[in-house]
Amino acid sequence: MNSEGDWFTLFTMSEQRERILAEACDLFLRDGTDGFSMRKLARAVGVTAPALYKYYESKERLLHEVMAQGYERFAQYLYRGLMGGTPLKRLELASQGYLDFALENPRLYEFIYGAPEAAGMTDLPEDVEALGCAIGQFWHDRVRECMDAGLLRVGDPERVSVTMWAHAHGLLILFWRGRLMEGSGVMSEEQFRVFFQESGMRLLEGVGTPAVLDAIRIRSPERASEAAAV
Amino acid sequence: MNSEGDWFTLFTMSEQRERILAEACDLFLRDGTDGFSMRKLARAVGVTAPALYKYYESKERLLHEVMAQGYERFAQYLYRGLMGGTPLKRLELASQGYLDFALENPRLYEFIYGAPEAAGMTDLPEDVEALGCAIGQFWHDRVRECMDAGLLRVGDPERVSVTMWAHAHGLLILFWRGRLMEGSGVMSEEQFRVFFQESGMRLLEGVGTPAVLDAIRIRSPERASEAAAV
DNA sequence: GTCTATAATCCGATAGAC
DNA sequence: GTCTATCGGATTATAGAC
Repeated sequence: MNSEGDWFTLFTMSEQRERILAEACDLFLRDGTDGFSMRKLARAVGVTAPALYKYYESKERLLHEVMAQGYERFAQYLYRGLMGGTPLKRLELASQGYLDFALENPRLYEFIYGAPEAAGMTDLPEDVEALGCAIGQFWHDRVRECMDAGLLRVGDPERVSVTMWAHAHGLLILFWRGRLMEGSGVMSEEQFRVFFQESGMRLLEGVGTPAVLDAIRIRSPERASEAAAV
Repeated sequence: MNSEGDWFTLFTMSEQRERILAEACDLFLRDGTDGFSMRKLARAVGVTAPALYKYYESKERLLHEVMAQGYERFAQYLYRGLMGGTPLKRLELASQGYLDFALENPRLYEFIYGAPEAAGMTDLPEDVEALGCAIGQFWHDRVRECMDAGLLRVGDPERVSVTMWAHAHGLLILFWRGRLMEGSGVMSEEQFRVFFQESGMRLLEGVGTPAVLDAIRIRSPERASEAAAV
């Protein structure tokens, strides 16, 4: 119970915790949700499974920390974008960071944004959810400043950023599921990067013509008046 | 070995196969990928697990047929759209069918468009993949005829339809993962339907302003010349 | 055709010896 | 702190009796 003993214990304790967590993250980066088990992790760390429970009381608690690490890694990619000198540059760099993180850490990305149940978790603790909210806020900020700069159409930044997020997220998932074709076969990663950019441009400029917007607005007068107000 | 005996055998054989398949589809509609096991299916059918293997040589083969059924059901929703009298009406009705199918059969939708490995399948046989291609072709047709009618910007119909698909797919996945908020909490299904429509409008008219398109095109001359050609 | 019984693996988690 | 041993559960799949 002397302080020196406690310190030493705490030190080695956290040292092992860190090793286990680092190994768990590696395991996720390699094999993803399906390939993860406490037994495999124990093998990777070099101990037996029961030993892990000395450091993490359950698999779920451990996964929460892995997810927190994943968010931190994700944020590092995104925050590079803040070095851009203009709102547009910041948005572009952040988008680049988003794509880079996803393509370089696909299993981790899918873990973070996949269904918690798929990894055997019931739900997320609020401190982990807060990390997700922070990233959402980051995007709202990027979108809002582009609206203020006259680069994006005026609207609710939160709703507009969800539109952009859904587009990017959907492309990534379809790509990983092998649903995107080019020429005779499945798209390569290089082709996907080009397509991602191209598709993003379509979202910016719109896929419709003025004719279709008129045709739709005629049927929904409230939208027409909104347009007139702008 | 007489023909009558064989007929009878074949008849009851396929009858049981159909019962098993129907029950498997129901099980998927209710519980989805995670809740599916041969034991549960056997219980639902009213037999024991080993009996199933008389009709389907493996779980994977059975899942292939469930997926084929899912595609067929999906197609029924989509093809309603063909009753529309104009290209725009057909596109709108098909989109409505897409959303209806997804929201009414979420587990089935996620099974069809999820990772095959998530359900314990290695990959898809070509006859099942062909069903997916047919649906892709249906969308290309809808997009192409809208381009011809001057309702959508001219472009490669396949690539444009992927942009639209990714947007819709991404929204659905984020909604099901509980990532879409409105007000204080998670979006309700009704709120999501409104948002889906609203977000689709944004994709039609574009989220960017002319200013941002100019800013980007100045840096990529080949795009500027494309625009000039139109 | 259907059953019981069983094989061979995996999993998460715990108890208790050292 | 780590181990062995084990519990209790899941899974796919097969063998052989009826």
